Amino acid sequence: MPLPYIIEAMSRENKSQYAILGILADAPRSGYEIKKLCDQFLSFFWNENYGNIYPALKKMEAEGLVTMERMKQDGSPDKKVYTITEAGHTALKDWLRRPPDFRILREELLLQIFFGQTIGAAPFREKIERQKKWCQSIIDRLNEVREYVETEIAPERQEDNLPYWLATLRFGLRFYQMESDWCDEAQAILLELAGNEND
Amino acid sequence: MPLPYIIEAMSRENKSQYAILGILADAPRSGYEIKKLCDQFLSFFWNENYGNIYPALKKMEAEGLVTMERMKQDGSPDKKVYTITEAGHTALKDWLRRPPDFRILREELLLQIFFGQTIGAAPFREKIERQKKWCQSIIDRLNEVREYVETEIAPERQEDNLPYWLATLRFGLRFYQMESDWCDEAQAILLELAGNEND
DNA sequence: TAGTTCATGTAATGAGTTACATGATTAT
DNA sequence: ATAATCATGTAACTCATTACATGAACTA
Repeated sequence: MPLPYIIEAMSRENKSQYAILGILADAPRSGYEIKKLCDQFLSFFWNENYGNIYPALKKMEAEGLVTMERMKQDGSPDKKVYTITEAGHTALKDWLRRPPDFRILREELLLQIFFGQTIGAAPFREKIERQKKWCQSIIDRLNEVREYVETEIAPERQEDNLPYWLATLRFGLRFYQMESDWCDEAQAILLELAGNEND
Repeated sequence: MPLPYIIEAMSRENKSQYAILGILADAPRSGYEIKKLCDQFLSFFWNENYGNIYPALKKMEAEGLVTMERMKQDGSPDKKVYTITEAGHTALKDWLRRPPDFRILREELLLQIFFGQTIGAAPFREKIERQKKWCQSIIDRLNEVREYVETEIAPERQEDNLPYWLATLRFGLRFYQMESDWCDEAQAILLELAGNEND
């Protein structure tokens, strides 16, 4: 009885440009501001870095998806503020309507546990505890984000975006709570095992 | 009140070699067999491809972590069977004791939902339904794997590995069940919104 | 006859991250 | 004095995936 494959890989294309277009659709911004917004609001399911953002902005400007305007500031260096164009809006909406790629997980902790028999259950006690603490710290931060968007964002913008943002936040909260619960279960499974190992 | 960053990136090194060493620690195998095992047992949290496996095996052979033996077969092409060495065992155990990198998610569906206001809630009905069906199909396959390891694997090997394998399977089952449940919640959030959009 | 499985590999490309470079200002 | 923030970018690198190449045997 041969087993079927669990997950088959999918073809992937570059999605960074859409993350950037989505952020610019809200308001014109600089590369630096885009990065900051990614870190603060998206990083629990998406992240971008400068080495990606700046070349992408340049490329999108050449393609006519955004326009750039230099802004002088006193006290800080010049800013390059990017604004989304009509073509940019169209590209964003086209992508938004397409079905997303399915995720491919890479969980090093699970890989280690899968081969755990090699070193026995004991070292995993601490690893799983560490993982649980990490989950809890992210849950705390997600709750901070939720409070922030519910109280600090202007009410007229909430009406538009709040349900969408809430849906993503709920995923994050469910995910890390699920993982925290799994940590407890995994500890129980390996605790029982450690008992047998000592016999 | 500035928000803290949710997740900070970590330095990452190549982990493919440890996946391969872990599989070879169980028994000598060819690159082809390693790939098949990855697909059947690990692919819900880890996957490897030939373009990675074959060069990695060659490199590990040069480093003395594995040895290679050519095996002639009738009916099929020659096999290159790799066996883990003492040095390989040591490298594997060293990695198993190290704390794992924390994951970085890239969830295209969440990115689309975050910017969903641009196109409105309607197109997400189908996307989320598709996501839920995908989750259910993986849950079905994970249950097949669980039945397989509980019934088809030799009992004396179960004693060693079963709890570790069960712990990883439980993560998969919890994860995809969590996501399936989240799909229902997200539909409810966006359904309510679609009602308001029609006003 | 067409597709799948067995079996190995390389080349090319694309994606993602880190390190480096510069430099002023502001807070501790 | 030191660190952090603001601000932009490039170069190098690693990682991951896909396409390509070969070829025999078996199955529908």
